[in-house]
Amino acid sequence: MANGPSSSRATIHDVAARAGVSAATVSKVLRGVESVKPDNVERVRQAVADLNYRLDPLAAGLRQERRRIIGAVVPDLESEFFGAFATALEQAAEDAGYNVIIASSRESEEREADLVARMDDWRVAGTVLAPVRSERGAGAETLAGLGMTAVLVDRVSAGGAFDTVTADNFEASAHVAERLWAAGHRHVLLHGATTISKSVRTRVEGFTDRARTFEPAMIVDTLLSDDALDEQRPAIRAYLEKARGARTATAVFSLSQHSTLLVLSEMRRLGIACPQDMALVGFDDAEWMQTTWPSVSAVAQPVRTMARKAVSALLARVEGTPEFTAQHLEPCTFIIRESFGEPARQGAQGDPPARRRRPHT
Amino acid sequence: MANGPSSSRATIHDVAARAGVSAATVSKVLRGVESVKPDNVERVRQAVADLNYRLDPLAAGLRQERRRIIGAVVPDLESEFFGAFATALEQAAEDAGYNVIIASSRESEEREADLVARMDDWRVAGTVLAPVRSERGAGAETLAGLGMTAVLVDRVSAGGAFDTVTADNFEASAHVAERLWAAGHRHVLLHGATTISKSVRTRVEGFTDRARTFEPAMIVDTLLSDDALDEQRPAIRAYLEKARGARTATAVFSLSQHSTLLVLSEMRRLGIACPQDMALVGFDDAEWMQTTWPSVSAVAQPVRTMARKAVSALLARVEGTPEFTAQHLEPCTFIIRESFGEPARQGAQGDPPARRRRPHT
DNA sequence: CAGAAAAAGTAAATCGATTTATTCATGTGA
DNA sequence: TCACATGAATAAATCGATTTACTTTTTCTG
Repeated sequence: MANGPSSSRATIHDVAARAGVSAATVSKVLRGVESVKPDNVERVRQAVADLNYRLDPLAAGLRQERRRIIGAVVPDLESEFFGAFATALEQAAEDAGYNVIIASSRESEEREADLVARMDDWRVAGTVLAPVRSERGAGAETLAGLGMTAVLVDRVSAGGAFDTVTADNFEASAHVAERLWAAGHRHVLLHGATTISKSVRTRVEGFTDRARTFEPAMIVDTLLSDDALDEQRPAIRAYLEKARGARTATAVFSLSQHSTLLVLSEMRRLGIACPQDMALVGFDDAEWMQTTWPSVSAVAQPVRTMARKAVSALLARVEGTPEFTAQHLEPCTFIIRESFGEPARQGAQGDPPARRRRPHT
Repeated sequence: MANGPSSSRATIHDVAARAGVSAATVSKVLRGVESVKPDNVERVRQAVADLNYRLDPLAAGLRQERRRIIGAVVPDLESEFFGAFATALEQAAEDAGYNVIIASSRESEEREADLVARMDDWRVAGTVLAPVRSERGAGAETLAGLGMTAVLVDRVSAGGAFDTVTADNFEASAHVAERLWAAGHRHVLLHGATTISKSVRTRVEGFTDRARTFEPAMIVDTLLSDDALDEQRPAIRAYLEKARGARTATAVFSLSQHSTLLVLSEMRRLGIACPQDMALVGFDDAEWMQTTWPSVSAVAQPVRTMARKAVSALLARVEGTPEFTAQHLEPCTFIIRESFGEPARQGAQGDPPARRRRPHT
């Protein structure tokens, strides 16, 4: 019951025999090569249908230098962001006639390097790597060492040896600074749940950079840690407790989804009213953020666009060799929800909270 | 810059030449076959290291009947549940020395069948299918038609032609009914965002089945729909509005994560106090449920266990042929959070709300 | 120590496609 | 009509491993 019904599958030779042509001709028809007489094309088609023939993509790839496979390595598959990214990547690659092999490095650089090498073993045509750390991490190093064709995505900064696709973390964060300033916030806490991620670092830079341009300069506290999530709670709690009613931050900009979850839960635990006592804006939107209380204002990244661009940049390199590396910076969207409000303690002067999306570039 | 450094990779013949043995011997060493003299093993090892040789898994698999690949088809990759499932699956398979190819059917049965056939093209050793619908869906049909080795997971019921691994949806839902009853709820609404999923149907059955055993029988309303998520809001709103203060349900049991999100957001929009006016329990736990207000009580599924069992059941079938199909039912965990409370309108008699996990079997 | 049995090693076939080099018609121009 | 280009088809080589069938070497046994 678990074994094949008609023993073994038909091969290209079976098809050739039935169509009365050679295997080479069948191969041509299968790959849509022009130089086959219409008559023969038709007979091959018929034989394929009769025998229920399906090409073995692995055998097909063996002879070719590069196989029609794209490798994808992402830091995790459990987050909405990379889940959506992987889905979009799969779709884009299939549209181009490629298969995708998705693997999760589980936030381990060592595993990342191993997976990249494994992709090379599979002789993939190209690899999309969303590194754990940055374009200098173990995975990228392996890519370079093996001379692989690749595109780096998400936690990278422009300018390296590879094509890159990233959300415009810098500008989006700067925009958040502006919006908070306009809403009357003069003192903001930046919280990040990791420091190794290049994106998180860029977000800090974008925010502080813009914060410095205000008159008077916005005060920016930062609370960055690489500890396990639960171990970060005390520090957040301590900060928020100190902040209560005192002359400190009136808003938090959380630099990742996990960070947002952490900050929000500690606010609720301490009974801090959001946004009255403390506003909250998160980087990276998630479905649940619409439903929390308060609903969370967040920067949404253009995941699908990024995935599409990654594939097209990769294929451009696979199918030809562009002279220069391309660096794609995709604009984000700022979503205003309840947690984005004016500070109660100081005069307000910004936009009133509202529910809408607006691109900011 | 994008091309290989040392032209082409070493093949098994290069290794053989350098070690002064035949390719067959190298192959034996690589696969850990015993009958090779220690001396030769050592020389092969050395040659492999010297040449930086890595085996091509595709070429290796070509000659074999079944390749060391496991195919996995899941309905989506964007949800926490299947993301975690895919991750755990990958881990378990790799521990057994198999590669995994993950693909998302994007909740389409047509695509599901196509992906299954594609897995067969890849000559996978076995396939783990988490169907869109059930064990009778298009994917399972294709699996059977092609005589593939497979294990069905999640949205299936026991008893079909394939091995299955599922959460014990029936018992877990019955347990929720019991807990709600014990807490004083006499009238509950079941909300599901889809009807085609076998799991959701089983959850309804488990709940209503147990609800009938109470004295007097618990009143169970159901609101099931296959509409797009946003189109379901009006119906929920209408129900909740009617329920307000009136003699209707005092609790909602939402049958999926999406459903929970939907119900919770409509409750908040209408200003319904949870759990005082209306308690909420969801099936399928998510990280964000800790952070909402109120935090959401939920049934947590043992994802990792399910993934591990799926792989071991599959490999048992790949590497031998068990006589009977095995049906695994994994117990769930009921997590009590704020949204699980006693009804305000009637006398209470159950457990006080508390934060803890307890297995229920 | 011869001879048989067991162990170790290898040349060659194989897997299922693609690609190359070659053959075989057919058409064209001088 | 011959030489030559062109178009279509194919036999055979190839990709990089595994597996088979056979040979050689080693180890026992009487």
